[in-house]
Amino acid sequence: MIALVDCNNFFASCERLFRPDLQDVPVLVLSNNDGCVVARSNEVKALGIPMGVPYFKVRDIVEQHHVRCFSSNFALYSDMSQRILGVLQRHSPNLEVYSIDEAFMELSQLPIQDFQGWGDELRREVQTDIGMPVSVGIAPTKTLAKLASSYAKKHNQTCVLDPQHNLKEYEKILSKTPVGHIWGVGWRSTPKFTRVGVRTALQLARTSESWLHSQLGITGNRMLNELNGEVAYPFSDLKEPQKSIMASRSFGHTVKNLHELESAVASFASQAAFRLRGFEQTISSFGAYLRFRTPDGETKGQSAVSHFATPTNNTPELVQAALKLVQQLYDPTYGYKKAGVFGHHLQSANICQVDLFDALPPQLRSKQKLFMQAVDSINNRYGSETIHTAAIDPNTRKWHGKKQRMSPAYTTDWSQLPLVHKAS
DNA sequence: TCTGGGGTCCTAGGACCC
DNA sequence: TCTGGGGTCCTAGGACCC
Repeated sequence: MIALVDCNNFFASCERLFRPDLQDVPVLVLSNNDGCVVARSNEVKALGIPMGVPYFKVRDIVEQHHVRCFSSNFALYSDMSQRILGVLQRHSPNLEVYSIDEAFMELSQLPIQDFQGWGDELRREVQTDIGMPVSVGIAPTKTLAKLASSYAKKHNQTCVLDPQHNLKEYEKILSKTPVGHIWGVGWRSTPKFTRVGVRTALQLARTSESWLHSQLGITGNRMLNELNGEVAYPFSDLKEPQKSIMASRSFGHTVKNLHELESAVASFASQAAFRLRGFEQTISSFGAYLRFRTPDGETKGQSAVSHFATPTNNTPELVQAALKLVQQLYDPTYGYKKAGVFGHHLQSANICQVDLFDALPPQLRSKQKLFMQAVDSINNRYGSETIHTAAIDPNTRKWHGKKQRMSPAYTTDWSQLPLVHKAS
């Protein structure tokens, strides 16, 4: 059996951890740039504010009901995520971290008699130790475990879903789950199903393999198996290396000036390079992306890619490449809204096919590597961009997104520790 | 006026090979 | 006038996830 442990309203719950006064009031968290709603407490859900809605569309209702809004505070959320994983690890070493607020646990090695009791005990423990409310769903496949945990969330207790041992309960729960709530059924396919009368998860689980294949391709076959208790997505606690990387931001204000655009993109390229070094990967194809409004009011995107004969994760090299691409794409009549860099074909930094005609001699490459190590350790200690490429102009901050409602980094910055008592 | 930032997998179609 | 059959690799775009 596989358990899915899923934090309830994760970002909103994190904001509450150090603010007991927010316990029973509506709390919502905004995306970067304070653009749209990415997390909602139950009170906010009850107000009918949907997930992903642009903030300005719900501002009235937010003000009317005194909803507390926060900019997203990833320093806090990541740290809380790590702490929760620590608790889960005490129960099972077989952990597959699925996202910042979810993890699968493989249970077949554990001597568990009563799954429901086990799950409820785990929930109590995370609540007591961290203060985070979580839901637990337990089932023979990941798809069913996801389904169980979303059912568990509504009923405030662990949900065990097993067609082999309790068909009645399985049918009851699947028949109450709308087809669009199934893992892998998105807003595009939902209408395809409801149009032909397939409205619930149970109805989907009873369709034929050939029909579901005609609708979703091979994904359909897997979904059907998983819904019927046969594993198509095996549990795996091995972390596969990433295949692509991306660093991008929407701008706080429209940017027209090339210098500013370059500064932003140089910063994204540096970020990407830093992350690549973190997981010991290099990249051979690297691109830049710009999103803009044309003089006739149309919003469009454009991108360009360059290639490296010798794969790299060297900041100056990536910054230089990105700048060239931006200069290539730039049009002074456009108003730029967003920019980013991306890379594909990541490969291990330790196994590297060198280019026979590399412009840089190998000694210089290894010197560069040491140099980047030094820069990283300084930035890790004193804050990112303590040392940065000169292409990043600290005076052009216009592109920085809005973050007007950020809570303190309570647990990751000495200067922002929560204040318990202020001596007078 | 104001709409995030990461990722994954699958498929179709084009270019190419013999 | 007639124009095969079997592959591979790459890319762009779509759909999905959190």
